[in-house]
Amino acid sequence: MQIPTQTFKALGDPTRQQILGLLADRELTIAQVAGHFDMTRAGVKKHMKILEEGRLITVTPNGRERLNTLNRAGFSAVADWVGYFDQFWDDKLNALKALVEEDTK
Amino acid sequence: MQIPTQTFKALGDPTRQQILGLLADRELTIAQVAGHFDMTRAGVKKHMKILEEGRLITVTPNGRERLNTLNRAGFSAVADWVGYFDQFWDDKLNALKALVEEDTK
DNA sequence: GAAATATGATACCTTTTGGTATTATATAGT
DNA sequence: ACTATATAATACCAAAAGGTATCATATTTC
Repeated sequence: MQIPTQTFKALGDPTRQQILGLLADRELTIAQVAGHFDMTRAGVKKHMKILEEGRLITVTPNGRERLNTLNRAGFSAVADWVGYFDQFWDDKLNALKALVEEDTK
Repeated sequence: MQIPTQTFKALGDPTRQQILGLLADRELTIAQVAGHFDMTRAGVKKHMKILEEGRLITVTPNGRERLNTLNRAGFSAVADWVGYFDQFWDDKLNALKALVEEDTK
């Protein structure tokens, strides 16, 4: 199981979470995203880069602007990781159950 | 939907991921965890605190030692968040499908 | 009760991160 | 071509994070 470290890092920041929320509605340019924050475009750009590295967004050039869109890859990576641990918890519970049954036999 | 920011932060670090891996096998004291790393106990302690804040572990005092155990709460919080976005993607796909059908009508 | 053990708390240092300011480059529109 | 627009790139700064060293506190154990 490979852990999506970059994705977790990207998700652990409220500003980036808000950006994802905006992009969930529709794809936006960096300038449009920056319009929603009290922050410079350059500052927003840094967050976008981290989101891209976490595979949570993709950037597609369109003339002189770049459209930022949600990318399912990062979300799926987290989902897969969670699924792995769900299995772990189930196994733990089964082990506990077996232990209890052994005890009361 | 509340986002488990502290949990994501805690997960975005390889050392902490390794610690979770150790605890998946069995509960350990801080000294035992530190034994697996080339790091001081105090350094490990800081990571444990962050893991606890992310509700990924619980600490139970036991005499002069403290046992660190995996806590399902943090994992479940991530699972819930993922579930929310799964729904989002499904909706997006449905919207796309509806759009295509409208087009070809 | 004294020594050893397990941990907690604090001060301190270095690196990374979040942010601004500034300058440069590519594309659009006239 | 010239100007305005959208972004990229770099240098720089303050704050937070990762880590060590040191000292204090609680609990066994003899």
